[in-house]
Amino acid sequence: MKSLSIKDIAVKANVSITTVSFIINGKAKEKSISEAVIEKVEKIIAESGYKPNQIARSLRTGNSNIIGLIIEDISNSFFSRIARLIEDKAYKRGYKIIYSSTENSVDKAKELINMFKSRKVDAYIISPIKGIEEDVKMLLEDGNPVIFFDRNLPDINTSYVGADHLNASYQSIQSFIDQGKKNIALVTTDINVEQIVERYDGYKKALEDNGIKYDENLVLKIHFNQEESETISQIKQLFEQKNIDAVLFATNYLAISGLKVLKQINKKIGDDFAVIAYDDHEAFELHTPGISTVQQPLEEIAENVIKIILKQLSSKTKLENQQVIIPAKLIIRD
Amino acid sequence: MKSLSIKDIAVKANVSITTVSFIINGKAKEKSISEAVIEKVEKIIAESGYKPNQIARSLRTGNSNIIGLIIEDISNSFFSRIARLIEDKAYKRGYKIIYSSTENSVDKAKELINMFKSRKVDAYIISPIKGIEEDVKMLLEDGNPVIFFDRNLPDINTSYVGADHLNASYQSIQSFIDQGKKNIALVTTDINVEQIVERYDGYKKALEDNGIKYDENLVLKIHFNQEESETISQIKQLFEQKNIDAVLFATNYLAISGLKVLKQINKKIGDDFAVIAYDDHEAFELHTPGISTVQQPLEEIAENVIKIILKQLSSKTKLENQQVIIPAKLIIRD
DNA sequence: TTGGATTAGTAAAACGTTTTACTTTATTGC
DNA sequence: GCAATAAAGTAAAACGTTTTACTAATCCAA
Repeated sequence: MKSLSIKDIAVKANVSITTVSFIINGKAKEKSISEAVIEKVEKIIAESGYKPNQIARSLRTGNSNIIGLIIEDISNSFFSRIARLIEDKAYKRGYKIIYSSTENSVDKAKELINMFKSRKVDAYIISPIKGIEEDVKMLLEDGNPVIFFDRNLPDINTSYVGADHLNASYQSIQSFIDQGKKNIALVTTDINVEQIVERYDGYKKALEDNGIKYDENLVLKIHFNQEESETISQIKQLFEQKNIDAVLFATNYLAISGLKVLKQINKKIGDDFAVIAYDDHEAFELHTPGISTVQQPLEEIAENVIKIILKQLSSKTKLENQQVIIPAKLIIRD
Repeated sequence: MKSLSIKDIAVKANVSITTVSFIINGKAKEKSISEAVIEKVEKIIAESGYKPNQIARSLRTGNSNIIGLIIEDISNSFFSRIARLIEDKAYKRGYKIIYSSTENSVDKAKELINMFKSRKVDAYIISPIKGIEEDVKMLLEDGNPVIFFDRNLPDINTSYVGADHLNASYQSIQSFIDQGKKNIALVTTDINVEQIVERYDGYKKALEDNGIKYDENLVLKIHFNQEESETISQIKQLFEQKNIDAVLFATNYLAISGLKVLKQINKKIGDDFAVIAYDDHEAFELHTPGISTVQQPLEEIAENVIKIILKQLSSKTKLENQQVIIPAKLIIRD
């Protein structure tokens, strides 16, 4: 069964295609179509269940009403929760989301940008990685709305929404020091993105400001794409071989691995060993004792992202770029 | 800067649009285009960075190379992990995923189906809810490939992939009974989908087969869309007011709420109180003691879904519907 | 040398919309 | 009673592809 076209409706109503189009698009009044005709056509549309072909519409208008979302990995709860919030808000304004995960591969990210481009998405929401600068620049030159979130690329001049990672990390370390900790480790990843680097910088700066010597042996950089078993054995080594009384995990999945290690080697979190995880996770609240975390303001990030992008979409002219840095919150649990 | 069209390439190469099209689509040989022309055109395409407009392509061919994914909630880890796996496998075959969350609303689900329809997605992967039977039937009548996963709708005759919920639930209860438990509670939701109903049926049947009387006071049905605080207080009531020595949670997020209650009221899981959660979660492995769970075979579900749908997409004729029921695995932890 | 087959390529229709520029009829102001 | 204006509507081009049906030239066999 072929689906109906505007032509079928026009024939049924015995009017022109143009007239039907005007009515569908709410321009009937302004184009002076009579009330009688409007009613007749609307009735036929309702009865027949006709829905305009969005593809044809997109081809003609150049808009797709689709927003492309490029993230690292939809199965990571940080991204899936952001995605959900963004989807929600976009949906209410008539926009759909098409997403893809880059898995931190530059090639895949570039490919995705190209694919979105050829699909003529109306806007790009990207959690970027280094290496796609040129591609993003081209998007911007072509006049596409692009917004970064979570991570930023310093060379690119576009809007950005993210948490204040440096400060959050600094405060975490400061809270360790306030508890009298001296040997503070950092478990982070080796991916070279601003948001991760900032967490590292915050760590370093807090130590410095408190007159504690930075010791690179206490910083463990985990390779991004490796198996969890490998990660676990590396963390185990750190915990067993160094004299550590506190550790900051730069991502929640690293913290999860770390907690598994603690369980394995039967080391308890308590007065002589403190833990903070960056990015909250349900497991942390439930854990005994509760794991302190840096909570990223998901809702606010999503809200700002979509607000900025929708504003840009509804504006004829290019708006000023916005940089929104939202404070993260240190939640102390025990 | 306007993006390039096939026409621009044709002009530059001094050949017809048709010729360029044939070359792009790998039909050059079969349409007897000379090697020299092929090379010339390919060079120009590569140099100019031309990418065919997928929208125009879709309009003409009727295919979008997009698969629509309709789920309950992308931020739920079960769905986001499935989504990731599906995305991955689809991507390798040149298909993109466009997803939306229904939030368990029939209206939203219907709307989504319509939206996907008007976007001419090539196939539908749906975790369905009751109430959309008619809409799905129409899709099927129009010849669209549709596959259900996780949940099934008994009235609809289409392919389905899911776990064996009844059996998994039965076995969980059986394992409680084998441990000598007598007062076994079930915390489930009130959404009326097959997958949830089956878990309930398995609970009931296991009790019956073991000669234990079913007591409806031990079954708590949580309203789907309510606040977590409300859920927690209901579970608390159940735990405090009934004499219970084991509980099966029908979803992982209910189990999380339940564990929070246990922490609050300081009730320990151990010899006199056992817990099993349906659907695994990272928090469960980390928990002390570890929480036993029913693990759904995510990978296998995703693999079967995409295999069936891709097979259907590459076939000219309508293939036989397939029902794939995959056993779930009871993981006992302590 | 003729005429069927092959080679190399192209013109134009079609996909389903939106939108511009136009026509026809009715109404108004003077 | 006539020009100007408004009301009601439409024809056709355009968006960027794919694909069908076609042409023109060359080749080969009998």
